Formats: sequence, structure tokens, C-alpha cells
Amino acid sequence: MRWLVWFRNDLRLTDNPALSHACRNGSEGIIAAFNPCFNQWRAHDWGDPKIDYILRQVHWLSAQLGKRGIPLKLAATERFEHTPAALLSLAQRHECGGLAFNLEYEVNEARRDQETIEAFDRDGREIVAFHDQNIIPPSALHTGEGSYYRVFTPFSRAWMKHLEDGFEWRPKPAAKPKVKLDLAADRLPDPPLAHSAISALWPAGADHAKRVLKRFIEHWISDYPAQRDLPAADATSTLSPCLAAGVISTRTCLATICDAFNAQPQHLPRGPATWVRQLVWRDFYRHVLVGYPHICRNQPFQHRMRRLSWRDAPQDFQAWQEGRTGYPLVDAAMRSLSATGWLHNRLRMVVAMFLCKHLRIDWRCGERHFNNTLVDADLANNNGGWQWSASTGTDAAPYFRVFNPTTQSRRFDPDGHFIRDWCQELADIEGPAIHEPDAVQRRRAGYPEPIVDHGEARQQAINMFKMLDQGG
DNA sequence: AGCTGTTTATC
DNA sequence: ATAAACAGC
Repeated sequence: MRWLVWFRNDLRLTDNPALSHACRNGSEGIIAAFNPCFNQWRAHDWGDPKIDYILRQVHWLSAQLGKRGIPLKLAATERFEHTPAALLSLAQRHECGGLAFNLEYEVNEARRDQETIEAFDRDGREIVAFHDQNIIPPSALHTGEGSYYRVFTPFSRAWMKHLEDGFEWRPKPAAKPKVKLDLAADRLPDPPLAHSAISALWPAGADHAKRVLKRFIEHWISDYPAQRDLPAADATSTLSPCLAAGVISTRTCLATICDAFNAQPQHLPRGPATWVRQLVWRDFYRHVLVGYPHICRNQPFQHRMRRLSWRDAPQDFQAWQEGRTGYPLVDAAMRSLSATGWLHNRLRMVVAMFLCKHLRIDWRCGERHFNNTLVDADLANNNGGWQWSASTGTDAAPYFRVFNPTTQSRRFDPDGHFIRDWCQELADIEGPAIHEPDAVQRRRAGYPEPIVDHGEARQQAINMFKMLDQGG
């Protein structure tokens, strides 16, 4: 049989369950499919950085597949509702008897996949779908009561125990297609940010991802617990875009680390163990998305949080987006996000909490902005992070936890290097004043006064949550 | 994966 | 005088 392998956010050849299946079973060759779906992507708030990155990855993937005799064909549609028919027509045109893909779990994606399965089924074609994104499939872990986990710590305990109990998580050896097809690949849409600074920062291809991982393991992972919260240290892996697009699998990351330290996941040294914990967070947030799909529909995880009275403050929102809040670390972070399409995780928490708590602007506005600007935009992780910061989520920060942006700045950018890199007008301010310049220094630098007073804003944020209990 | 104001401990 | 511990948000 000839297989149609549908690539989505699994843009890789190694450790790709759907592709492996087609290689092992495809006695009449393989056709690869991709579904450019711009209107739907835009409806999901994907911005140019994300779309550019994905299209460059698909371009790379098409070249790699071509070398193996697997032509990549496009089934372009405007919205997901038209995708099943477009794929079926592709399968008919190229006489593919089966469709293989790796599961996506978001509500719209899952509905599209279900409709595709039905369309292929009605047409008498075979369908196989694989769990791929998580190291442990979301449906494999449950609490004592049989529900999906809502709290990270017990989830991570169950996660590790599942591995100890012998769950087979290691990547399977790659299979080669049995038959090469001599058919030209389709020409792809142009990436929207071709030759831009952002696209130069995030090269395409699995080789690049593997080099980044290798370098991270060699240079950074041992000191990761001490360095990971310091944005100026560049001590994090920066693999999030690769993981979001599926250029490299989290299984491959885990296997590479276990091999490098010659240890099972539960016996890794502190540094690599701390980083692996970040991979578990990714598994956790996707597990939460599968168990509690209302978070895909702009709903807070905690139902009662729907009644929070967020402020409508477009000018404050714009000041936050553009890095003009008058809090140096917040502004440096927001400017680095716009310029690079990426943001250090500590700073994601700092700026998210600032928007939700200090400005009392709906976390969904921030979530949308992140989707629009991040190369690594991914619903489960982005939503999880925002709802953590907004105190509306699973295992979220308690509502009274309000980061003091100045304290965070002193603690995590002690020498002010990150601030001076991204707020150049402040570069001449020496010493600890960088965290909280006085009025004269601000005026001289053309840097704004703080948009809100921290103490007052903190109190008002706490009040906003207290109102919920008073029926207000 | 916090902050703040207050009390208590130690020099 | 300063730090550590604690309570409450």
C-alpha cells in the first residue's frame, strides 16, 4: 500500500511514529502532506514569527524527504473545515490507500482530525494515528480518582514512576522507505519574514536542533539550576521553537541527556534532572489540555475566575507590548520579545504577572500577544504559563502572589546586563540604580516614570480577587 | 515558581 | 543593628 503521511507539528524524520509506520508498511512508496491553513492559523493568533519558522521548517523537511523519495505535496485550505476534503483529494490523486499522522490535541485540531478520519474511512482508506508529542501520552496517567492531573507535583511523581515501571519511551530506530517515488515536491508558500533578523536567529533543520542540544548539554546543563533564572546568562536551552514545531522530539532530548550522563531519567545528576523537569512541565500542560479542553476555548481553568473584573486599558496594554511601563526589567523583556521572537522563561513570568496583576489586564490579551510574537507559540504551554501567572489555572500561583518587578530585577539581573542590552537609553546608568532609576535619571534618559505604583497596584490586584468571594 | 509588615533571635 | 522566622495576603 501507498501511505499518505500528514505532517503537522512533527516536522522531522527521526523518531516520527507516523513516518516510521509508513516506512515499515509502505510497499508502494510514501507521499508527504502539509496543510498550509493561513486563515485558521491567524484565527489561532499565530503571528509572522511562528508562521515563518514553520514554513522554513517545512521547506527543510521537504528537501530531506525528497532525498528519500518522499515528495511533499500541499493540501492548502483557508480553514480546518476544508482540510479533510483537501487531504482526501490528495490521497485519491496519488492513490494512497492509507493515512498516517501524529495526534494533535487542541479542540479545533482534534475536530479536524476526527473529520479527516471519517472522510478517509467513508472512502475505504486506512487510518493510523499515533501519540507523539508527550514523552508519556496524556491519556496514560491518571490520579487515584481516575481524573486527569491538575497539580504538577503529583503529576511529575506519577510521570517518573511510569518510566520506572518500564514504560517504553525511547525513540525507535529510524526506518527507511522501501520504495522511492519519482515525483516533484510542491512549491511552498514564502515565509513571511524571509531574511529578517528573527528568521536568522532561528535556523531550520534537525541538525541545528541537535547541535543546540549538544552544546547545551556540554556547556550549560550542569550549572542549569544556578543559571537558568538569569536572563543575561543565556543558560537555557532555547529549544522551545524546535520542540513546538516538532523538529526534535522531547523523547530524543531525554534520550540524549540520559546517554550523555549514562543514567536512567530518575538517576540523573541535579543539573540535567532540573532541565528534564522542564520537559515534564511540557508533558503536564499538554496532559491538562487533553483532560480539560475548555482551556482551548478562552476559558480560565478555574470556572469561578470567569467573574474577574479585568480592566479595559488599551493604552496600558500598548505600553506593556512596546516596553514602556517604566519598570526596566519588564521593558527590556518586552523589547527582547519583539526583537527576537523568544523570551526567557523567568521573564515570561515577570511580564505576564505584571500585565495580569499590576495592570489588571485580562491574561487572554497577553496570551494573544505571546502567540503573535513568539517563534515557539504553543497553545498548551503558553496558556499554561499565562493561567499560572494570572492565578486562574491548574496549580497556579496563589492570587496574592504578586512579583515585585524591581525585586525580580535585582535578584535575576543583578548587574543589570540584560536591562542595558535591551533598554539602551538606560545603558549609562551605573550600579543598582539601573533597577529603579530616579526621576532625574529617567528624564535625562527619556525613560518613562513607572506606569503604576507597585504597592498600590499589588493591593488592587489582591482586591480584584477578593471581590470574587464577596459576590462582587 | 512571592511580598510585606511584624516579631523574635543574635550580635 | 541586622538577620531570621512568621503570619497573612
